[in-house]
Amino acid sequence: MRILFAGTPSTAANVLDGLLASGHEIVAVLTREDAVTGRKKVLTPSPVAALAKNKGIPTIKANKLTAEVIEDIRSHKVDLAVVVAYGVILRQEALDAIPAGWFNLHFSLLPKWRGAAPVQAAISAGDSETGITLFRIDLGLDTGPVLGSTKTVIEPGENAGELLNRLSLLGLTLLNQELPRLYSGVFELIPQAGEVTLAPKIIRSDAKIHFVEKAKNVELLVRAMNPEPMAWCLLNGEPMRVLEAHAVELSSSPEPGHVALQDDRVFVGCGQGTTLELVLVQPASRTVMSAKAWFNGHSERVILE
RNA sequence: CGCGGGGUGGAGCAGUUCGGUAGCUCGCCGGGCUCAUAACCCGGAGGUCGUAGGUUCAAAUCCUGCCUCCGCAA
Repeated sequence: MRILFAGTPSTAANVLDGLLASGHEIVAVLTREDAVTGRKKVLTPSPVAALAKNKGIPTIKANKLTAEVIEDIRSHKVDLAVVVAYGVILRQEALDAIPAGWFNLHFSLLPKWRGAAPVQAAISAGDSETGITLFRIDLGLDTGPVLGSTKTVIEPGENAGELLNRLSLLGLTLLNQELPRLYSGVFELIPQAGEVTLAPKIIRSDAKIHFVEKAKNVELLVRAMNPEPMAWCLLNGEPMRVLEAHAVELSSSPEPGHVALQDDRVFVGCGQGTTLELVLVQPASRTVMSAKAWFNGHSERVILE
């Protein structure tokens, strides 16, 4: 079948790369328009666009599925669309443009964590397991009937980037397993069932650490926000990123936000007498460094907020 | 021309406002103490202070250009 692949970030590009390697007939790619990135505001193609160009696949760049864009899609005479983190809502006209429909690979076990940031939400909530779901897109937000899914355990200490990477590999396996069924026309779609939760897009303020929270919750936040947008706190009024940290059991905890060195390890007090060990941090204007190295430069009292 | 911060021995920082040849924490090497140690004590090596030029008797410090890293905002 002639397939349209729709996606934008590097995770989607990895899946696209895997599908190509498996020999699926990707005849066109749909991705978001080039966007400015970084401090220098350079207009940059999405990772998916870059890969498509590299592979010589016709690419449609659109942030909105206008009649014109839909016409463009139709012109490629695709039978089926595979969507991985495209980042654009599909209107009915768009859905109608593809005979076999649009199938989205979503990074949670639907109907849990519908929305933009399912991986971050799962870790942040302290879930012990999550997974991926391949479903047919309808007009709702991640509400369509399910073709297949794969469950996986969230490893202790695993962060969002690591989990997303694992899920994308599982997603590739799932696609390779389910796509042939779509090709053959012999498949079953099962309506989503279970508790519905939402995983809205994450904004920077969501990633702010509050040391009055219990250490375990701070750890979950740190893991959920790595690598994007990265958890942060304030040091002397300047933002400092916390890349890695673990809740630990300590007989006596520093006051919330106060930092202490003990046995060559750096601890910060959290709520209700709990303690968080800082492992990797990045102060403003500095590169990533171990918490120990960071602390060496601040022999005086250090307070985070 | 979006706003802003930084580049100082191997690592992390101070010193720059009020120019006068470099300091702290850690690491490393050697020695000591100890049953022993990641602990403690003593000693040591290691720096063109990002780079090019300017001002000056004298520049890490003041001025200008350049390279480079990063935070915020998009």
